[in-house]
Amino acid sequence: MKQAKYFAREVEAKWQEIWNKSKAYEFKHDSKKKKYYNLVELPYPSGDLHLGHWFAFVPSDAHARYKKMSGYNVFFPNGFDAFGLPAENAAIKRGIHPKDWTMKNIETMRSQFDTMGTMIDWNHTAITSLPEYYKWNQWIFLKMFEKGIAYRGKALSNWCPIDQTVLANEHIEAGKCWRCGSEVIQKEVEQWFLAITKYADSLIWKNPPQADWPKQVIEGQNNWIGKSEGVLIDFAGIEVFTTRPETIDGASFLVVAPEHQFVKNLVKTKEIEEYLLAASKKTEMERKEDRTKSGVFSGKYVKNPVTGKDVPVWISDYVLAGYGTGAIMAVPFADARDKEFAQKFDLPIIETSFAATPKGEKKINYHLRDWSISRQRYWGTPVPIIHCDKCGLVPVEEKDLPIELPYNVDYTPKGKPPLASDEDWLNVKCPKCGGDAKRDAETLDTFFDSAWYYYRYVSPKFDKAPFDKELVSEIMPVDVYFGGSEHTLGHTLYARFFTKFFKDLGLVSFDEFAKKRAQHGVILGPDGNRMSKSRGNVVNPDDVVREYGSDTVRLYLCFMMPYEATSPWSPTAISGIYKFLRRVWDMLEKVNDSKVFQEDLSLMHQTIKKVGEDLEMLQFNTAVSSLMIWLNHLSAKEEVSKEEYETFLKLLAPFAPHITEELWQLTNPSASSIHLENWPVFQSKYLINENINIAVSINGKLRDTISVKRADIKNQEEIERKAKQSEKVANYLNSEPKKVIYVEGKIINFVI
RNA sequence: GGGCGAGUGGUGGAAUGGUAGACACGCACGCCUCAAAAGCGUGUGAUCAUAAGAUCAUGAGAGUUCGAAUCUCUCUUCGCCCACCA
Repeated sequence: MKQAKYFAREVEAKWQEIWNKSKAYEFKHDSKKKKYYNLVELPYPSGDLHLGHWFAFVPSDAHARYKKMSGYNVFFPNGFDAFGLPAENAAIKRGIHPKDWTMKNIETMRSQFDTMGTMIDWNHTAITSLPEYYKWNQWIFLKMFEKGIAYRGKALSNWCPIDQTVLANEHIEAGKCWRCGSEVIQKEVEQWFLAITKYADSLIWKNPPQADWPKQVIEGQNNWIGKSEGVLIDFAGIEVFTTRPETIDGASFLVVAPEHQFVKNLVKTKEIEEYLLAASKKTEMERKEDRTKSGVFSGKYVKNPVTGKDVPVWISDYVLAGYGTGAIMAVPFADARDKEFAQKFDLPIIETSFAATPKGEKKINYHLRDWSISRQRYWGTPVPIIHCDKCGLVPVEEKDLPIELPYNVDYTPKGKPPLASDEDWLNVKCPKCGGDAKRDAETLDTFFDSAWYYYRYVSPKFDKAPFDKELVSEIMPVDVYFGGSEHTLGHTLYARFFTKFFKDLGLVSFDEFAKKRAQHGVILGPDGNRMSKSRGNVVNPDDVVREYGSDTVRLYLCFMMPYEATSPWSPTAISGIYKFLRRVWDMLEKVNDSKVFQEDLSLMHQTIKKVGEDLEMLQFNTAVSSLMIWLNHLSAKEEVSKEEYETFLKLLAPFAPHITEELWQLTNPSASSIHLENWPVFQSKYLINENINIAVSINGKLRDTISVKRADIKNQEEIERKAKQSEKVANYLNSEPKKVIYVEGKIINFVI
């Protein structure tokens, strides 16, 4: 068959259009078929697809395509995490409305996704900034409010006293507000929280883990939840939490956090006032960075309940208000931090017997804190709560959802939440008493949006609940969830939390939303550094696609390193992949009905086995290299049989969907898509070779290899005899070996 | 300070107790060409040797084993995440 030259872009554009028009990848649920939910973290619409997106989606697409060819009804949706601060900042900078900026980016990225050639079904999508999506954010929030999971609480935040507003860490420059330049302080601010700590215990991974998640994630989350069992001990009115009650006889002083109730009730000296002010000026970052201990004596003493001695109470910010009771008993003899503090302020260090048994209530504490979800920002989901002077916090009624985010709002920063400046939107009647009331002007953290989006994908148009319970029970949980390791402690933990909450609501029946989690690594710039505009080492995937085509980029991304690794992009190595695809293309010319030999079949079936196993286990790089080995073998032959070539195309199809489709149709003009073909099945009988090479070693050192007949493989005497015949071996074997170890079909070792 | 992971040719990486360096890039030489590019072929861990071959070699050191890149211990370097959590 005479073949034209390989023009990747032509072939790719052609098939992308055909697949789109024929709706080739539309998911149709069928309860009779086994389903496979293949999920990739939804991208943020930052403007353009970068290589990181390609690396997240391409190997997972290869996996999905392999699953489809293996007989699964594969569900591969995608959407956009469209709310959030970057849209607002970019919009302020460029004078475009965040919504317009976001929707334009989505459009751009959506068409860039088309050039990737994935089997994503875009009918099942979610754009979190659309009312049809965030309506259900609000619905979930109201359920959480009803169950006491969403509540108003106080937490220390960065506070600008002039602007009267909370500031994000990135909006503080050298301790000063980015807008007005006044000094930022730490203030207890009222805000919305989700009581994730109520689920702390059920979020802890068991041993063995209940789902196939990376060890790194499981241990990371368990450490983050940080369960610690201890005791609450009362020191004459000040309650402390300790995990080491047996050391109480060495407790020579108490330390309370500056924000502790005890301090608030204290008659303060000038020295104390000064310390409190200084502590309040330290931002969270500074408290973390400044490791030297500071503090001030409160002037008060309390009795140690075990020794009966009076111990001084100190105030210091190395004790955290938000953990335990905000007060500790200091045992400088046993604790390094207490010791440092005692030495600095010349406090007594008393030996402990480690045998004391103080009275106290058992208490379990978690490092995990409740999740603060309020954002004093415009571009997010409005909190569906009405503040009424008479009735307090009144939930919006379900029939009034969604509370839409008004479009014409001055979202430039000016000291209060942008929504609070839209009087028309803000002022409402209280649903309870009918009196004047105001809407909550805050918006939800975008991690709220992304905590449940994969449920919405299942039934994106469903209008009675966040998702269709019946359909979710058939399609969920997710079979494999691809994403980045940066979401170990945030997003994936929140997603697990939402799932447990949904279970309590009776919406789902499973405990974990994803059976398996696969975390990809990072592609560095060619110089070995993280890609960044300022370094000028950013590789733009569009440029590479233009040069080599999408199939080459896809194959190279799968081949360049293990999926979880972090390595630099090589602008030269990708040319080898292009060459590989061109050889596959040109090979069509020598495809005919030629005979295949045992040797050919053996390698073919070995490759079928290897590529299938590797795609199953997400080891894409070695799958590609085994295809290269087979191609090298085929290239050396004068003729290639149709069977070999078609099998090769099928194995390559998940990685390079366009070129394989084109070549498939050229060999089978009447055939339907290669991506609807069945995955080849290997036959064990072809994996076995007639002759087997066995390594011969002496004292573990390789000396020779011998070839033996398969029939003799179990016959150790025969193999020993053959091995001894080898001249090289005989040179070393001048006496009878002390011991002979034979590993069937692999190695024979003589010990002398 | 804590947790997790990793250290293999010039480079990306294979091999998770049994022939180290698969596959690919790069490089060298050759073929083709007026020439170049492309393509094809051969070689390519190090050292010694004309060669056959030998010796050494998976961050360093020790251990277990007939046999260790792989398991154990000590040290070391790097990466990621967390970090005053009582």
